[in-house]
Amino acid sequence: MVKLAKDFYNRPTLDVAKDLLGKELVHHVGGENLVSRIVEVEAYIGEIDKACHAYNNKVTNRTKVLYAPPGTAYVYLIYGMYYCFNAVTEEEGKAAAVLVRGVEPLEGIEKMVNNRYKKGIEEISKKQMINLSNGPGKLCIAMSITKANNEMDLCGNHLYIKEAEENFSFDIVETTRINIGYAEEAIAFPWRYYIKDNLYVSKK
DNA sequence: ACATCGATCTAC
DNA sequence: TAGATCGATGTG
Repeated sequence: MVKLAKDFYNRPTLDVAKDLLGKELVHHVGGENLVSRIVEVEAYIGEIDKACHAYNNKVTNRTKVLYAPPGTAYVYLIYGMYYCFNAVTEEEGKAAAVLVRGVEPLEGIEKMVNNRYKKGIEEISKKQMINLSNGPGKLCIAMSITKANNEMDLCGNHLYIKEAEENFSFDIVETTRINIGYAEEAIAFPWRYYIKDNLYVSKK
């Protein structure tokens, strides 16, 4: 098992975003590992990006974690109901992060299904299996990621990202980000990346 | 204090 | 396609 170290996150955010595709997100919770493959991400860079919560070097209670050392978790509440999970990137003091928007379940699937549907794996449809984690809010429910994980060190033992156990190749699609209609010129930035043809991508 | 608004999801 | 739902944020 090769856990991603601080160096991995301490690089240009667009590179980190692309390189996170195919990596495995692990949450050790309740005595078991929930593991999923990252298949869709978006980059947010405070300095130049009106879609970033820390645009214009804004520092608030919510955004201060974006300035934390690389490899820190940024989890925030969206629409009053859902959490979104990000990995903080670049050197400490520079506000940037990668939002994980879609993951493919690998281990602890029974638990993830229960987290989402309060049902067993045999009781759900094929469609529900895909809806398990093909979106930023959905994957947080499946993986039991909440505000309690905010500011957590992703180089620790509880919540982390590791290299894929088996190498496989894939094509990366690069496109614009979702639901940032307020962000003016940043709407056009092609900072969304996903694994081509993967079922757990939130939207084509 | 108070009004506004989401890096979303589900159900109608 | 509309509605849920509420913390974070900005304004007065």
